[in-house]
Order: sequence, then structure tokens, then C-alpha cells
Amino acid sequence: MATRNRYEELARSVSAIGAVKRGLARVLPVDCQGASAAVLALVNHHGDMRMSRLAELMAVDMSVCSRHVAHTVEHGWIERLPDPDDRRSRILRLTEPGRAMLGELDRRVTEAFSRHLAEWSDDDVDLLTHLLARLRESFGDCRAHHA
Amino acid sequence: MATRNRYEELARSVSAIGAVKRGLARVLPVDCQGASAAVLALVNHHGDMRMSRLAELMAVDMSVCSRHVAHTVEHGWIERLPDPDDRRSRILRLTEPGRAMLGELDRRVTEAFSRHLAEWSDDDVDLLTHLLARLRESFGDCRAHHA
DNA sequence: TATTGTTATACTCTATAACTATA
DNA sequence: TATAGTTATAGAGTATAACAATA
Repeated sequence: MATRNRYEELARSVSAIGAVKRGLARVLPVDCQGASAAVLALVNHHGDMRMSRLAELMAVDMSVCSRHVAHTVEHGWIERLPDPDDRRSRILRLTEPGRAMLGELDRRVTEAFSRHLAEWSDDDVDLLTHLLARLRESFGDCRAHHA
Repeated sequence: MATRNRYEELARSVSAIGAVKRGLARVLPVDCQGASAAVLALVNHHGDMRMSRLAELMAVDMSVCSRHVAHTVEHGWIERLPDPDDRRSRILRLTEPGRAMLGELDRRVTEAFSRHLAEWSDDDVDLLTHLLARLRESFGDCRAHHA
């Protein structure tokens, strides 16, 4: 009998999570989709930061990050402040309206998870959260040109 | 002090998995990207099936599924057989070239995971695989119009 | 010269709606 | 009438390359 391939099973599970992400995306406001929501959540969680840092956290090219941030700036959720240490750079900061939008996002996501994960124990939720964070960390900076 | 929001943390972890998915996608052959790879893996794992069943497994609209399957058919990896029970329906089957491509996909994905998850125990990999599968199951059929 | 960030363009994936052919 | 599947179109997300401003 052939050896079972753990990684092939993990790949199928990871692939299937796309469905969950789309399910969550569907509860977001039409003017604040997944990418904008990620910008707000990360700037809130890690504090003020530069574009390059956010691109690293989102694991996308800076050109992609720039576009997403521009969208949040247009809506007044993020402001771009000058960086006193480097005039090429810009510091991203969550605004008050941004904080309010983030509260709304959290309410919606929490409601969705509450609805779907009612049978889950708190420990299992925490365990999954921890393993996902570890998986993300194990992949490190896996962007195309930022090896 | 405010109560910690488990679900908000889980949402950030789930969101961050996009980076892992993109990292994996990057090792795939240019003519067999993520969606085609998912078609081959699911038809192989669950056996011959109809379009609607595959769309359900992929948790996408059938129009999306139809396009992905068409791509795999054009490459000769999947064949569409008539369904003797319903002439509207078509049965999907993996071909020999499809099986060969799937082998190549598995090799590449396994290599990528081996590289990144070298420090992980088999038990932890299995645990994550299991929790992800359970998460997917808890969300059920979360497609837009197939409540 | 190298780096930070922006913009233009192209590609992948998904959803909606309109269509066909069967049931 | 309703369902299985296809196609056209639009939108979200990402990568590449070319560019401007600054280090």
C-alpha cells in the first residue's frame, strides 16, 4: 500500500478554505471588501506603519498594497502621514471613521462565525487560530520577488 | 478590560492564509493553475461526478465550475461522459494524462510543504488538516445563491 | 545607484444574468 | 415549469513593469 501523503491532504484542506473566505467576504459592506478590511485590521492591530511594512504583513506586492490603501484613504478610513525619517515614505494611520468601520466589520464577522461555529469549543477555535498563524509564519515572506 | 474577541483573531488568521495559498499557487505549472488543480484533485479523490456535485465541492457557482472544467477538458485531463440517467447532465472523469498531471501537482505541492513545514510534527500537520476540514464543513454550502 | 511608493496593464478567480437542452 | 449546464459580462484581487521622488 502506498504511503499516505499528509501534504496532499493538507493542500486540499487549505484549498477548501477559499469557500470560508468567500463566505465571510459576503457579509462585508459593499464599500469595504476583503482587502480594505484587511488593511484596517492590520493597521489597527500592529499600529501605525509604512506601506512596505503593510505589504509585507499582507504578503502582497507593494503595488497591490498601494491600491488597497488608496481605496481606504478615499473613504477616509486611513490617513497617510509624512515620515519624518524618510520623505519617500508614508506612515499609515487609522482614522476615527476607520475605527468605526472596523467596529462594524468585527460585528459582522463575529456574527458570521457565531452562526457557523456554534458547536465549536473556545479551545478548538483558539487551537485553529494558533495553527493557522503558525502555518502563515512557516511560509514566511513567500511573495514573488521578495524571497 | 474588554473581552477578547476570539473570532476577530480567527478572522485575521484565516485572512492571512491567502499568502500561503498564493505561495503554493506559485509552484504550479503555468497551464494548470489553482482552479484546474482543484478540479483534478477533487475528481480524483471523490471519483466520477456530475458538474453540480463538483461545483458544490468547490463551493463555487456552477458557471465558474463549468469554465474550470472546460479548461481541464481542453488539456485532456478530464473527460465529460454522458449521464445515462439524465441527458442534461455530464459525468466528469479523470483521464490518464489527468492522472499524470495530478502526480506532478502532488510532487510540487509536497516539495513546497516539505520545504516550509520541516519543523512541523506529523501530528500537528494532521491536526491542522483536520481542523481546516472541520471549519470548511461548519460553513456548509455558503455559496451566494445556494443557501 | 538603490529604495519607496504610484500607476498602467494583464491575468486568475468569482458572481450575475441570459441562454440551451432536457426533465 | 424547473433543472443541468454553458456563455457573456463585470468585478475583486494580484503580479509585472515602468515611472517619480528621494536616499
